[in-house]
Amino acid sequence: MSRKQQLHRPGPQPGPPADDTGCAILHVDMDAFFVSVELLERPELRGRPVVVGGAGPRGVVAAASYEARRYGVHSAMPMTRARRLCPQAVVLPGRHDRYREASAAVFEILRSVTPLVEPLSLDEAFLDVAGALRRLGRPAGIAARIRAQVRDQQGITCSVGVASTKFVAKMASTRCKPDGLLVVPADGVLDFLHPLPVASLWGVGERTEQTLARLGLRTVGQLAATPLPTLRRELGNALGAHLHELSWGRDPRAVEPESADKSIGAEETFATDIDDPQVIRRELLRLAERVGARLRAGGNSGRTVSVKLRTAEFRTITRSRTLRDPTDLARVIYVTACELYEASGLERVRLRLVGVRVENLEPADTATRQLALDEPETGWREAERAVDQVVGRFGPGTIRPAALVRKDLPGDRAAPGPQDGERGR
DNA sequence: TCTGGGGTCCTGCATCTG
DNA sequence: TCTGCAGATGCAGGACCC
Repeated sequence: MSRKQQLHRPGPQPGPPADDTGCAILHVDMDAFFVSVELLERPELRGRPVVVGGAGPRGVVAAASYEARRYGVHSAMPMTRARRLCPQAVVLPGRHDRYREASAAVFEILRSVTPLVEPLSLDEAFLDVAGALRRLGRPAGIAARIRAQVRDQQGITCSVGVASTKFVAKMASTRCKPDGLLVVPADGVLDFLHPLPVASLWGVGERTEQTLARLGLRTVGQLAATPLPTLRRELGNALGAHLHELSWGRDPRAVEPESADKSIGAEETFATDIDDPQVIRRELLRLAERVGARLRAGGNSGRTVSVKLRTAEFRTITRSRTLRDPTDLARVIYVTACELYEASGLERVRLRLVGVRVENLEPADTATRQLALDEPETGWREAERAVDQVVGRFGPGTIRPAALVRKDLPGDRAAPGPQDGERGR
């Protein structure tokens, strides 16, 4: 459950069917998706509080069943707190491969309705059904059909919001969860929006909600009645203008089926804080390998390498460097990340998280290739492509840098440890 | 209470460039 | 050659989303 969903009372709206004329945008949102997928294979858990998430000491809730939510459990909540609130909850580790499979099947259903499907995540998407009306009938009917197909073919439920704009459709699906359908008529948008709390708007998080509360603004209607210059002054130009538009139901954004990645990254929170630079460098190597492999798999290269370091006190810093040429080589990413780490002044500071990200992406086939730092390019590039092929054939972990191999760990993930030594590969 | 991991976008400031 | 300016770019941090 997102923070937004906590703001709404669940349940579909009873009453006569609403007028869906001009409401060609659908927002489809799977109900407690990860939990629903797990329950397909564990039907004995139906009706019980179930939580999916990291079981480690620093895990958080990825999804909670509606039974667990009654105890106040919600996504992004630390697992320790979730267990305290609901000790009887069944906690399951996430199986993202399985969720991706289920998601692909649901998206197949959505794309049978229209090619104009914009995925937001594994479990939600926007559809523009304007082009499907002659073939499939009215928007509300299409929404009902999608819900029935997802239920019959996949055994899980979803909620659908139907409106004339993306953000209203999204707010509608949130409002009718779980297993609901809500149409917001084009001429009823302001009646729908204005009584809602400001925090239900897309883009208003905890901080912005506090800022608005200081101004005495608690509902979308109050926000709409506030002069634009005031909002710009208090929230910044872009956010002030954006929220003002939303509060009047204006959202010109179209459903965009294709969107190129802008960055690719990986990060890892340690089970315990670490202040050994050798271990940190080894983790940077592992993350650089992951990012490089994903860049190459997606046919991308990136020019900017950034590292993220989070201290034991939860202070987060980022450091980045833009390279002369784009790269998809783990070797280049790793060396750059190490230099950024060394320049950060945090080499002897206890860290709880490190991350590596590559930004400013472009297609690798059009990118000028980076000559590897003091190494002949062909050696590294060919080595990494060869690794990609082996991993593609035999699976992840079958081949990896020597620095990431630990004799005492049989699995494919070498946890950081004090004996980790060498830098490089 | 103690806070994951994957992202996008915005802002403010510094520096570079024409 | 120097100065001032505006726009572009780079960098760091933060808010937000699922």
